Amino acid sequence: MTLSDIEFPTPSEDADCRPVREILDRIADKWSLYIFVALKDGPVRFNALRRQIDGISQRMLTITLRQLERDGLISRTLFPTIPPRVDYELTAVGRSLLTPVMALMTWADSNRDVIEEARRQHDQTR
Amino acid sequence: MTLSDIEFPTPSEDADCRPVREILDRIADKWSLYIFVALKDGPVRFNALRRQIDGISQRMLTITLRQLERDGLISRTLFPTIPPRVDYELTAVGRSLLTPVMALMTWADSNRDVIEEARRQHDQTR
DNA sequence: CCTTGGCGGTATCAAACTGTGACCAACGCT
DNA sequence: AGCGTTGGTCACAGTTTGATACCGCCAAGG
Repeated sequence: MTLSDIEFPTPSEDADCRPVREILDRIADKWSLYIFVALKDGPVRFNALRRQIDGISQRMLTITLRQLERDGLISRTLFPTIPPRVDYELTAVGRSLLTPVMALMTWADSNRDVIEEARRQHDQTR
Repeated sequence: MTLSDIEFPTPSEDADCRPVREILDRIADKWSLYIFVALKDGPVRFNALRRQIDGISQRMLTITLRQLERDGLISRTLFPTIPPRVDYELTAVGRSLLTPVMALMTWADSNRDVIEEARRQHDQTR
């Protein structure tokens, strides 16, 4: 039992400090990733986002957008027309996050068959 | 950027998006990413994982490991010694997921200052 | 001998989080 | 007049998570 190895994170490449955790806790929730993908091609209005992200409620969309805006990943622009129009758009920082997020989406897309097969086998063997 | 062209070719998004969503809902929960990073260098025992992932409860570690095992992303090996020893390890599929996950971690690590500054500004302006 | 502690969990219950549906005000269309 | 669209907020129900206790087994310390 090498307690020293467990206790000390490797200094060079390890990224799991507490600030990184706070950021990942924001990104890795149920809806943030979908919002990112929905905004990847440019600004989108609130209800357009709601229609695009299947299953999200109005409340959760509002809450998640507020948090992402607080983190500086998206920007909110209100046009005081009637009816009001609100555009949400990725900031520069948000667009830089889009690269690893899309890598995740691509992985999920190309590995869904493997995972579904693993689930079936696991449920049979159970 | 040819990713968008590959990812969303048809207007009927249900066929393409739903399985990807199921996978991402598994990956993008509160603890899975940390388990992946904790396992990146090889097999780790249950309580070693618990110590390494700060703040996770025994219950959530068990549940999350079971789900990841069901999806074929990690493997569970029980050594019937006294005391019992259980090793968790990334499978080949799990290791392929490690690449985009580490890209996310790296992004979070290099952008944490920007995000913390954005939070401070937002909270002041509020 | 007898307490303490580590191992890998399970069971239970409260707290936190998330989803559902109703409601809002202003206006355009018919 | 009545309905729909805009971007939300609020109260309440349902789900998920966390804290704590407990389990059998054994090893080490006093």
